[in-house]
Amino acid sequence: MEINAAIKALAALAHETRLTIFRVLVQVGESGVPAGQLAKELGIPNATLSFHLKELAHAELVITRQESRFIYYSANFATMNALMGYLTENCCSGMPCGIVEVYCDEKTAKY
Amino acid sequence: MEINAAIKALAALAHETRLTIFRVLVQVGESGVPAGQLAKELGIPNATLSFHLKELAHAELVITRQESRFIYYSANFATMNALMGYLTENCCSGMPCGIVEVYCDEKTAKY
DNA sequence: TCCATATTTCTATTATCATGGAAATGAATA
DNA sequence: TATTCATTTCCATGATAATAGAAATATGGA
Repeated sequence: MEINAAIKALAALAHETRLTIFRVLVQVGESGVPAGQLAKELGIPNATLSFHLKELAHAELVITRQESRFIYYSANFATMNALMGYLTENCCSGMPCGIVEVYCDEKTAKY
Repeated sequence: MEINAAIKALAALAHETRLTIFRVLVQVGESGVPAGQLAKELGIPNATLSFHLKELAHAELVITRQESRFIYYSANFATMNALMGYLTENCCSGMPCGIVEVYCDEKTAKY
């Protein structure tokens, strides 16, 4: 990951509505949730939700999947893992300090 | 960690200068770096650096230590670890998905 | 105390982001 | 093809953040 992608991801998450959306999607996992259901559950106007989903998508933090008339949004674990790796990169000059990397889906998991 | 602390931390990191500062401090580890040296190395005015360090401090992402006339800044690994834990909390509804937590200092490390 | 140096606060200017109603787009069904 | 419903784009308004020069503050040595 390079710095501009990291900044985009961090900025996307640094907002109450978007962070809430993202955490819901992290907890839901692969299946995802349609946009309208998110708007209803979070009690925000469609236009506002759409704006925030676009921000998250632009940061590659969410993945979309169309199914009939619904667009399902789900968390992009690859980006989240890359972001965490970026933040902890070369921690303590490589000295042993207990760091382990984070992986949140089975495909990229090492542990 | 609660959502407002997470937002503060994410917003603090979502900026090129601050992210660069933070990553330098992560890599340096416990000893830290004095403010002036950071300003010189990153080629930014003292006032600008001070502004950004304050933002990071406000988000509890850095710790300060005074030594003679110098103020040493170092990364606050506890906050970073809490933030990563917050982002991955209840990942995939608790189903096994390879997630492990991140710890970046010896005191809080489990591994 | 007086000076040199390290760092922070003050300040104004400029730029970027968030909100939500209304209109537009896109997809499935009759 | 008309209709319905899900979602997105448009737009104007209001709010917040970034920058860096200059002045202020704080620390230790002469």
